Amino acid sequence: MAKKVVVGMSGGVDSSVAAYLLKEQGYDVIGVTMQIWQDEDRVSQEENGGCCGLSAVDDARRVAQRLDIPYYVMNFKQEFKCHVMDYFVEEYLAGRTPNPCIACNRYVKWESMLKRSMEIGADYIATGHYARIARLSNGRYAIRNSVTVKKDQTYALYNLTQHQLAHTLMPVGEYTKDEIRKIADEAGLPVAHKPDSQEICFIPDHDYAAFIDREAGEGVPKPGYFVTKDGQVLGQHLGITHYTVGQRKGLNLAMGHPVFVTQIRPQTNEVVIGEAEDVFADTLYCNQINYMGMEDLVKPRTVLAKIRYAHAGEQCLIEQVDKDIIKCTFEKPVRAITPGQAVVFYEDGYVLGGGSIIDTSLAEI
RNA sequence: UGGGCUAUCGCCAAGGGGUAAGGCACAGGACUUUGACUCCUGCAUUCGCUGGUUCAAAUCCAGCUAGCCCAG
Repeated sequence: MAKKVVVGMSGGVDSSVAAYLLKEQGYDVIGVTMQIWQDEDRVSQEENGGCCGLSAVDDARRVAQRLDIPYYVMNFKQEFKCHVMDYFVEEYLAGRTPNPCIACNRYVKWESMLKRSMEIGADYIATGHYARIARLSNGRYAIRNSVTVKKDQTYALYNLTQHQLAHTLMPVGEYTKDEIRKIADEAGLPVAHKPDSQEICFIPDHDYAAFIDREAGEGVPKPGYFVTKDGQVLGQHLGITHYTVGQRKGLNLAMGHPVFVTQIRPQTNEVVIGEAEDVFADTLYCNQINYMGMEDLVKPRTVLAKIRYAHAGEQCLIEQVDKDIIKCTFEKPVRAITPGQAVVFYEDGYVLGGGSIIDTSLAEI
């Protein structure tokens, strides 16, 4: 009997082709769209494709019809609110910069969707990510780089568990974006030319600071001062939630040359400003470690580390310095190490694991 | 109140008789399943005000106004 797989369909090209490919491969495919933040009456508006766009359900349903597979909508609004939106707001309030996509993947797309899928008898869940899953010689599962460097999405998947990986298929990772669009075209999928997704899906107007204001209300940090690292006041900022490390635009600081945010100090409500070179550092500490390709880190090893999505990566030495704290020392300074962002470790194109960046030093915690 | 200096885009700043550089900031776009970075484009019909000289003035002259620095 064919293995049963639930495909998370966003209505975009990638997940539509994923469903198509799996069906071609002989799986018993079920299409599912996650309802995560949209209001029901707005679901079919706009043409904002990809990951979690507003037109998700309509397009996904059309594709499912075309492929002649069963199609359902699963409601994960509770989970999404709790693990993604609330997390997002709390991190900003604490002066950190969250990555909601990573949280969404781990806790919603996988944890919740996999659980519910298995409850209805599925063996796997599948997505349209540009990544592959491999089983290493040590028996562990690991996310592996997509065949395209151009469209690699492994960074956002570093936080998945072994159990989740063991029950996941990512057929799209074997192709390039162009090939995927071609396949969609040839299969007659009605979404072949939808634009890629972008920005934070639950903040369609892109104004994430205003979103935090609405969510947190009285709890939102008040305006404060821009200062140099020596304490000289340069001007007033709108509240620390408006800024992130490495940021240049929106500071409204006419210093004659570009200046950048080098640090956010929630304790004093200050945003520290410095020169372009001040935002480079060669050390970071991270916690909330997820071990993927490697089972643990008993002795230091050299790996490739990415500190943000689309980062090319930099060689670094990683060593465990405390329970659940890893220190990374980069061979060359990297730009804008940002608390709250993830650092992901790679070796030979496989994700070894990763963590959440604490800071460039442990001095202040 | 005498004497001197300075007034050019939101900030800094070129230009010293021939028809307003540049940087920063800002805006829009590209890129992007996070925030950023980066890249592209745009951004003074006008040079504190009023007159004058000249074919032609931000540039020369006069007066006025404002600010700054000395003196008292």
